[in-house]
Amino acid sequence: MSAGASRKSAARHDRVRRQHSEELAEDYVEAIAELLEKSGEARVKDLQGIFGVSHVSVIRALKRIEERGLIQRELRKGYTLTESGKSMAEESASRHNLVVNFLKALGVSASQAEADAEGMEHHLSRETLAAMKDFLSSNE
Amino acid sequence: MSAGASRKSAARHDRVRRQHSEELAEDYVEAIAELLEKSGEARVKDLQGIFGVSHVSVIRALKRIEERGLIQRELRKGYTLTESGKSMAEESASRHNLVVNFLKALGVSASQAEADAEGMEHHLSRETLAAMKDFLSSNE
DNA sequence: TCCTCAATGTAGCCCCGGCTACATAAAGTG
DNA sequence: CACTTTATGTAGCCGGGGCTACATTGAGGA
Repeated sequence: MSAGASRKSAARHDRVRRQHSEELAEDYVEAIAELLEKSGEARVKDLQGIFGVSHVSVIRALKRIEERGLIQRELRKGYTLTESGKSMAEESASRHNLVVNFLKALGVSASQAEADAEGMEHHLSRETLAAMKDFLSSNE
Repeated sequence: MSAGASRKSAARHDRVRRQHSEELAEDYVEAIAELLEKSGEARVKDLQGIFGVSHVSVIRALKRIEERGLIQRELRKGYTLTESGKSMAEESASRHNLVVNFLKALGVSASQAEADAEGMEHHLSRETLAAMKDFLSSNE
């Protein structure tokens, strides 16, 4: 019985660890999508500013994300999204908006809703996201 | 203006990174508290089962957590919590319960609520936690 | 044209959280 | 008492994300 509880718990922790390793890719892809929309270009420099890390960290992250087929380098024009990158960006963005709107509907201030969404959005199951959506539509 | 947005965004990402580095300590301290309550002992072996990692990872994590003054080794009896460890455990546990109850009140199944809480609980501001509490009490 | 400077890339280090393989200590059991 | 098993500890590797310092490159001004 205690072994059963442990097994369940271990699985949950494992899920959280996997979510963490996905966060960075999702954040980058989403940031690149926004940059492309806003200015037509997504450069290392921009991402460095957005994430508040050194350009080296950005470059290395972009390399791995490129290897995963989510983005492509364009000569002298920064990065663009592949098809799978685009769909990841769309999913991320809509999930982000859902979470922010949900928190605001709960009574959380806009700026705090943004901040909290950044951390929690990568850890929500479909079921919880659906429940948030239901809550929003039943509150209109 | 874009620099302003970047600065805000950088601060949010920085906060998320700091939260990540706290997660492990909080999870361990909470798990140890539960073990102590349940069986009077918290051993490496137990934690290994709970987190689903090797005993080596457990030992190393415990070392760092001990250096932070949150736990103490007892000869032949595993680990106990210091005062600050106890208060961290209490805060973690009550926050965890709040989040789980909130998700259940939203309509999420018990098991999924547990799983999602595990990931998101480390990323919620006081303001959001308060909003969740309000939601719960206005729904009784 | 040339030269400087900003942007990007590379080398190499740190810490953390995984891991396996090996070493020791404690507890059971014949 | 000796032997095996179980728990804990140590050594050392990997990958990811942080960094600084140095190298390259491309664009624009003197």
